[in-house]
Amino acid sequence: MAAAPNLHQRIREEIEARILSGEWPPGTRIPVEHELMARYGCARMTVSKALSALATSGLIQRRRRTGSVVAAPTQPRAILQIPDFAQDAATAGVSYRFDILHRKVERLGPAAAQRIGLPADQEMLSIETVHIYDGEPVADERRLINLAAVPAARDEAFERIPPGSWLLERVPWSDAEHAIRAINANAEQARRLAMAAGAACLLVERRTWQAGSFITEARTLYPGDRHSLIGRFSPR
Amino acid sequence: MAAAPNLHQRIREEIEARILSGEWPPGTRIPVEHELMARYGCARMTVSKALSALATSGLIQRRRRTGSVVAAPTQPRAILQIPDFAQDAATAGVSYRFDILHRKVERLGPAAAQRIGLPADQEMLSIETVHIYDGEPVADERRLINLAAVPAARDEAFERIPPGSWLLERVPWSDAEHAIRAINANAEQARRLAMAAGAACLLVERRTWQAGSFITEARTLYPGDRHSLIGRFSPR
DNA sequence: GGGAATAATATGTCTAGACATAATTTTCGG
DNA sequence: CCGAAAATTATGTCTAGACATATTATTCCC
Repeated sequence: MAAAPNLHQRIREEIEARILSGEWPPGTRIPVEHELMARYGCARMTVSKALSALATSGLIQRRRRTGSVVAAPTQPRAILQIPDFAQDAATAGVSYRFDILHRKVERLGPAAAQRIGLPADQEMLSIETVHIYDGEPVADERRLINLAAVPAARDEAFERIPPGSWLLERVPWSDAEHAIRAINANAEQARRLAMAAGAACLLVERRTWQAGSFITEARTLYPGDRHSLIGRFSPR
Repeated sequence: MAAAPNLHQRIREEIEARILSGEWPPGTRIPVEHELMARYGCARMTVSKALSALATSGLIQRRRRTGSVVAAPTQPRAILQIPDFAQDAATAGVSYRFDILHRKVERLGPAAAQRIGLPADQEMLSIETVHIYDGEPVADERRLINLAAVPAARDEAFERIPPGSWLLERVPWSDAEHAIRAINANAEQARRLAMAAGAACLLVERRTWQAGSFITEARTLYPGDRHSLIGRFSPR
């Protein structure tokens, strides 16, 4: 814990340390603001700032009249990076290219419509891309882009930038939904990813919305033997 | 956007809406604090609180002298819930039980030591648990608990509460690392999870630390045909 | 004793200032 | 024209109050 230059951060860190060390288990009452004012010799606004930050990060719960208590641990959560392929390859120091296997404007079928929660017959740009590191396929991505929300995609050939990166730079999103599954690759998928038929694959589905209107869905298949999703996290 | 009862939240929400809608793309300059003071007719502290919150959530970047700008979009991230089995089953309205297949105090082997980054020969409690919903196995969990960090685990039989929930209630953690992979179940794993050999499974590895000292590792195998990890997220 | 009114308490929001600090622009001397 | 010093600007931190509001404890009347 670095020596904080400012008081509210120092107060925050000292309380945080006691909670994370287990010295103050869940349910413990935090000293009330006037006590902390006296202890640190500062104004109430300053301790309030520290406590508000702790409440925002979920470490404590503040209640009027009764004061603040250490919050119960939340469900563990994992935060996973969903890497941009070009950037990921550059970081790993391998060459990157992608092949567009398929690019077509089509109307949303019933299965996809139900998955996405949109009426069928909406115009979508459907693209299938294989991402390749050093000549080896690392992911097969099937993507739908809502042309009503992103009309510019209709005239984009995605020759230089893959669809995912293109969207990321251009279209803001406000909500996303993810599902991660394991499936056995069928013959076609196995061929595309240069693996044996039946081999386990990670299927990552990602759907994004902008202010309630659907933007895009990506269903990305990663070879199980070559890829894992990793993440680091701190509690609450 | 709900009408905020308080001003700093309203200011925050109005700016947030403009950013998420794309009206203010990355790089756009946010009105400086004195402009916002004039616009909302309030003190500087109030607009500062709104802008600080936006900066904390990563939506804007604040810089002295030049003012604040809308931040560039970050890498998409997925937040996944790692559910507690008992709670998850209760929510889903199914019965829950678990079987302890194996429980032994042992010394850390070289492979696990390397995976965890701890010297070999550390004393660990090794437990294997199968989690069962309505008579159907839904996960096979192999867990290591560092007895140096959690000595109380040595005398715990885990008859009523499974090891994961037991730890969650008792032991605080400050850092976690996750890896998610897809693997083909071997004969033994397939038998335990009542699935065909070779079927695709999700393998979720989770390791947690408390202030630098290792607490526990869980390697949980989910049947690919019955389980997916899902999450919802907002950007930044 | 029960229930309603009242008091006490801790947080929530906000103000109108102050000084500090970082970064840029302007000024000025050579 | 160049580089150093000074001024300017916007944010960062902090104070000492104020009133609002939610919640619990107490008092008082029936």
